[in-house]
Amino acid sequence: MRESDHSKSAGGRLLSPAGRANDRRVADEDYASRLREAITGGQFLPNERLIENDLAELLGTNRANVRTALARLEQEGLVVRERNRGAHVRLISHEEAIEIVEARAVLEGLTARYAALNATDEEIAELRGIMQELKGYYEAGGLLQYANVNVRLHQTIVRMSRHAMAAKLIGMLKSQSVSFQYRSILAPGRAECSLKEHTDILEAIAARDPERAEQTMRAHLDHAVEALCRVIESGHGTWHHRRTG
Amino acid sequence: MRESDHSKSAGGRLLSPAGRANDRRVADEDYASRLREAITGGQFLPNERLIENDLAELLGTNRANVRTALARLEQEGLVVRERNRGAHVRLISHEEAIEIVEARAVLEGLTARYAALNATDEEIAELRGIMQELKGYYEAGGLLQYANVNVRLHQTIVRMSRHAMAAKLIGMLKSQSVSFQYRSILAPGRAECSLKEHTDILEAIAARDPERAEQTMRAHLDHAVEALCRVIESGHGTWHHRRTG
DNA sequence: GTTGGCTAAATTGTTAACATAATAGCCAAC
DNA sequence: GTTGGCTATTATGTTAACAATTTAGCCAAC
Repeated sequence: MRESDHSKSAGGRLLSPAGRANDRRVADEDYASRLREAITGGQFLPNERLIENDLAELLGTNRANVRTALARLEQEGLVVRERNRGAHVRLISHEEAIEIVEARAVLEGLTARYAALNATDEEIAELRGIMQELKGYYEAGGLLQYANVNVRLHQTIVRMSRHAMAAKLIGMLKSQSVSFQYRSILAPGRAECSLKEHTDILEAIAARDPERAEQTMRAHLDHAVEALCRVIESGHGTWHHRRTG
Repeated sequence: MRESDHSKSAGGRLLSPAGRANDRRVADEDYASRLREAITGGQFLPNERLIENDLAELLGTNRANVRTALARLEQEGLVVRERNRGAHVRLISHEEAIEIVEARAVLEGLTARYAALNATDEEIAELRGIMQELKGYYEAGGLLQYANVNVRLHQTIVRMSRHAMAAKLIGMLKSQSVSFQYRSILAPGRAECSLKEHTDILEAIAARDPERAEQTMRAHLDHAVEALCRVIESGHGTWHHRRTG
C-alpha cells in the first residue's frame, strides 16, 4: 500500500491539460515542466513518493511519458529514482541550499555584468519600475510580495544579459528552489539590506559599468548566503528533517 | 532512407554492455552516460540523426530506455529533439562555446576558492605532481597530452573544492565539451600563458588564499575565452558549419 | 512479545504491437 | 527539365500487456 496519499489530495488535474497543439517541441518536455512546477510549487511534499501510474493519470498521459519526464527531473536533481523502487521528491539539505545560492552568486554576477553591457534603455526603465514596486512593498511591510517581485527582478536581469548558458544554469538552480523551503527573506533586517543592495546593482547596470554590476550582484548574493546560514542555524528551515517518510 | 549511416559505422557495441549488475541506480542513467560519452567522444558527428531503433540495438536495450536517455541528454543540451522528427546531435555554435567557457570561468573560480579553503596537504601535493607533468609536456611540445593533463588539473581542483553543486554544473558544461570542437590550446602562445596561469592558481591554493585562488582562476579562464575568440575569428573551428546535414 | 518466513498486493521494468506523422521516391503534367 | 501531387516507406508517438521486483500483511514458532 502507498505510504501517503498526497498526490491524490493535490486533486483533479495539474495545470493546463495541453494548450499548445502543434508545438515543435516534444511533448514530454511539457509534462516535465508541469511536474517541475507542481513539485517546486509545493504540490508534493519533500520525500513524497511519486507513483508513475498516478502521475500519468494526473497529467493526462501514459507511463512512458511520465518516465521520461522523471528522468529529466532526476537529471535536474529535483527527484531521486532507485531501481525497482520508484521515484520520490528530493529533499534539499542545508549544505546543498547554501551551495545553490553560492552558485547563483557567481552565475548571476556574470549575468549582471552582461546586463550592464547589453541592456537597452527601455529595459533599464523596466528595471527601475520593478525597483519602485519593490520599495513599495518594503515600505508597506508586504514581505511575501517583496519576495515575489524580488524573483522577478533577478529574472529580468538574467534576461537582459542575453547570456543563454548562464540563464539555463540559473534556471536549473531556481527549479530546486531554496526560497520555497527556507524563507530567509523573513529574517530580521534582511529586507532592508536587500533593498539597498538592489539599488546598488541597478545603478551599476544603468551606468553601464559591468565590473561594478558583477561586484554588487555578488555582494548581494553573498549576503543572501549569510542570511540563509543564520536561518539554518536558528533552526527555522521549513519542514526540514521533520517528516522523513 | 536514412541521410547518413555513421551510427552503423561506429560499429558493433558501444562501451561496456552492462558491467554493474545490482546497482541501485536506474538503468537508463547508465544508457544516457554511454550515449553521452559516445557523442562527446566523437562517435557521432554533429547534426547526425539519432534513430531510436538503432540506438536501442547499439546499446543493447529497448526503445523506451533510449527515449528516456535521449530526454536526459536533451535536458543537458547535447541533443535536440523535435516532435515527430526525432533526435539529432546538437551542434555547438560559436556564441555558445564562448558562453560555456565564461560560465566555467565563474564556476571554477568558486571551486578554486573552496579548494583553497578545503584542500588537504596530500591534495596540494597531488596538484603539484600534476603541475610537474604539465610542465614536462609543455617543454616537450606535446600539446595534445598537455590538453589532457590540463583537463585533469581542473577536475582535481573541482574535486578538492568539495562543492557538489558547482561540480555538477561544471560537469554539465564539460559534457558539451568545447575543447573537442575547438582546439584553442593549439593557438600560438596559448600554452605558455596557460602554464604560468596554472602556476599562479596552484600557489594561491597552496597558500590557502581563497580570494587570490578565485581571482587567478577567473583570470586564467577569461584568457581562455579570449583565446577561443581568436581561434573562432581565424576560422579554425573544427568542422564547424561545414557539414550541415 | 518478538522474530522468522510465507503469501498477496502493489509498483516498476520490459517488450511488442498499433497509430500517426514525416520523408523519399515516383509518375504525370506542363 | 522542372514542378506538383500521390504513394510507399520509415520513424516516431502511444498504448497495453506481461514479467520481475519490492513491499505489506499475516501467521506460526520460539
